[in-house]
Amino acid sequence: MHHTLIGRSACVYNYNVRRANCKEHFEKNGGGLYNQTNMANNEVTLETLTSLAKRRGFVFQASEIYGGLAGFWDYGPYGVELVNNLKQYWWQKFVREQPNVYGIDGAIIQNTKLWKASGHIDGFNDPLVEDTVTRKRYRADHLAGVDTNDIKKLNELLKGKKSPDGNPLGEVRTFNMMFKTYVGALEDEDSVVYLRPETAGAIFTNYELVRDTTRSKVPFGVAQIGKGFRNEISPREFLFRVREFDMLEMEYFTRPSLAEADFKRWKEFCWNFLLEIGVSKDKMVWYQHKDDERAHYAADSWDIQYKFFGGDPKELWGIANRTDFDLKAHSKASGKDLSYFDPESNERFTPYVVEPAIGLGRMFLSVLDSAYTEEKVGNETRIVLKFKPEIAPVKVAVLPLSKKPDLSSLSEKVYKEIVQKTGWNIEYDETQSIGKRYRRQDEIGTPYCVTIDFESLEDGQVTIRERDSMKQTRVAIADVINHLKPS
RNA sequence: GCGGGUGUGGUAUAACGGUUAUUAUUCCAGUUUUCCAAACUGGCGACGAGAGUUCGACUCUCUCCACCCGCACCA
Repeated sequence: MHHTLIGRSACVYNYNVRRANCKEHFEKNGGGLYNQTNMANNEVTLETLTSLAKRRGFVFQASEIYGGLAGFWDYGPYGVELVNNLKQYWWQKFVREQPNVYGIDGAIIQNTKLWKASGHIDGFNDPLVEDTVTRKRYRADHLAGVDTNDIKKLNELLKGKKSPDGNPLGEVRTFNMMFKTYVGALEDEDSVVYLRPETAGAIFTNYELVRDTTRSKVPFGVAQIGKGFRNEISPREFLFRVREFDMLEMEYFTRPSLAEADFKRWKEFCWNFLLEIGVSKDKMVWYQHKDDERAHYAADSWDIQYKFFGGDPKELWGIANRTDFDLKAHSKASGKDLSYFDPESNERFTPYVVEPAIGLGRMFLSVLDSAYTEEKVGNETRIVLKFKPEIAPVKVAVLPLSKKPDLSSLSEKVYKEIVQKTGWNIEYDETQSIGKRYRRQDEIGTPYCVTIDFESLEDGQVTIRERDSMKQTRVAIADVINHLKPS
């Protein structure tokens, strides 16, 4: 035949020789795997990605059957696998592989004093008034020329006053970014608590306990993965701006004199981490915050931005030099001295903090966006999520060529063997044609398919099909796992 | 929170104030020794929610909800 053979196994060859209609099918479809695979497109729109995410069980709208709830999303079966792999990979790199970084898992609700000391209660409770004509918003305390969050007082002070455009003002309202709830039976002012707006709080309050129990010296780091909550005014753009989200965050406590060098080191580290999990380098850029853009605690702040959906770069990973702001604030508010005595230099100082913090949803989106690929195979287009094998939600799919009982039972054995020896999330699929099943796995980014055919019953060999190259290799069943290890 | 746009099976869509709501695809079952979304047969599955107008509303009106875009917000 005149076909170019690409990674064609002996098995495939035999089939084609034996079955003429199989060959016809390939030709009708433009040659199938006999043709070169051409890159068609790897730019993806928000619409394409959201519908793929829903269609294949990565992300669903929260409470969908009740009409949803703005700013909240649920991860589906494949989404949670991907998300767990990302968390695990982050934990491996930021905690386990770092000799002086330790993990904690803090409570979501903390003593309200913590948020007062950290500046979040003042920083999050902006009293705003609206110009009733232009609809522009102003800080009520700024217009009134006072420093207070007291709504009653501000309303009195602003009575009869006009906006800078000369229009009447509306009522003063507080725009509170923190979710409020109550602890205990009584819902009064004293029982008010907040869902944490960032995870770092618990790290600062546990800073001395961690240092003590791990017998650490500065510099050392404390890392945490957990939920944070922000009552965003308008959640937007799928998972990009949401009201409940996981944060992956580390506070690296260091000497003030080393802060700049450590800051630089962790910046590099984060950048490389993203490359390792498959985020496209050509869609990543650095951005340094300007003076007026920085958070109240930060001395220097850089973002790794990502060009989501082919658009303008937006924040993906923030790395901030928080200086000694937090430890000093908590020292003052709690009355506990959080300074550190350095036995080497015989100096006492309050450590500086370098903080790399990334939202899981944004990491998830950037990985999905980077992995999304459309390729021409013959006349058809296949959608492939080219996840790195380490983070792919499904590592292997076991596919019997037909539903015949003897093939099924052998395939189930292979399935059990792989899942029990590796602990991977793998899948078994015997419905519809083999080509369709390859497409299904391509679409969720499974790096390997193991196909069991009728010859496997005789020679004890199976076919391993690779996602990216579509290459097929024939190997002995006993040897399969060795061929599946992420290269 | 303001302004604009959009809501029909899982996904993508068509039409209409009036029979059983169109089509494709996905999905499921079956046939086929089925290796890259083959074919054939059969099947499940939808008008975002609530009010109102009307003999009758997926269609018209109102309210709400969600999503997208622009502002504002993003400590």
